[in-house]
Amino acid sequence: MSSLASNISDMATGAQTRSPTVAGEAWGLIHRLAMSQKGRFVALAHEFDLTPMQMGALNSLDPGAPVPMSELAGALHCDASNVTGIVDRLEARGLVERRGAEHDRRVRMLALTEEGARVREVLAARMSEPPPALAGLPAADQRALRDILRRALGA
Amino acid sequence: MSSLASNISDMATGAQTRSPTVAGEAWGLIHRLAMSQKGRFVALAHEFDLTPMQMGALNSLDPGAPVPMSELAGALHCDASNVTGIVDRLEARGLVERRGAEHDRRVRMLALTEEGARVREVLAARMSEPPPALAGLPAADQRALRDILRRALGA
DNA sequence: TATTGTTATACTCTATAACTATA
DNA sequence: TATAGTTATAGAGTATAACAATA
Repeated sequence: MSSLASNISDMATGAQTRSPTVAGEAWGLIHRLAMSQKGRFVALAHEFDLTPMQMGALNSLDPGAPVPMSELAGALHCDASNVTGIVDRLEARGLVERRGAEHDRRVRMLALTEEGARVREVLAARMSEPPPALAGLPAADQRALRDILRRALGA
Repeated sequence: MSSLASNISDMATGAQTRSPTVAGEAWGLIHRLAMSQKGRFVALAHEFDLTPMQMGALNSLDPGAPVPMSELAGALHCDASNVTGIVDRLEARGLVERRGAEHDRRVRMLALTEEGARVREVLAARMSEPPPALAGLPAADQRALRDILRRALGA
């Protein structure tokens, strides 16, 4: 199983797959680009005294309509029991409110407070700033990239 | 500050920026694509009884040459004090070894064991599988995407 | 004096399981 | 019985600060 020797790409980067397909190579580059921005996102959360998860929660909430806890758990890819604590801390800071639901008294709806909505807006603006690697591309490349990604994601 | 109304894109997705530039929109799509794979990566780590951080550590180590703890801390975007515990657990499972450095007795070099290298190889292969959104693109789109990303990242 | 890695501390995230109050 | 959310628990990640050994 270890007899399939690494190819040149492996040796050059130390973190690539062997004989990648075209889509596989594109995915590897996308993953690298996204990971390269992790530090920026962590620093952004820190700047607002939020943990990355708390920032993700604010980002996942809808400024227009309350959202059930269970939906937030899904958006954050974590267990419902974790959401309790994450929301507790956001609520203690006055960024989020728990409300009752209309037709099922078991579910709790999460709504952003006014300040929560403001913070979310600033965070969203900062997160959406493209990394230099993309901002520095020629305009034609930027458009082609956007169009291909729109097709890929059905956006 | 909240008087700048959301645009149509905002209302459609609930998580976009206002009047995004072309590069900004491309970045938003890339970020969405990467985030959509988070669950897959967590499940992959779980499948090997690793935490996501432990999987990241294995992935960041060089199968060919030992790496200092400090370099791993940098690759994982975390404090050096965290690396101690992460490496402790990997070493306890026989996936990583601590060795002394040649010319500075303060630094500890991290080397993959044979099993660690095997696990790392399997993980790398699985992580590099492109998501369906990319695999389903026409071949011409895949090539164009790869070529633009190569230019962006200087790869 | 400065640096590498460790330890100590405190807090957050994480999953599992047991519990409640509804349905 | 089943579901939404909470609580309890234990393990892991996180940053800060203090420390030992070495440079």
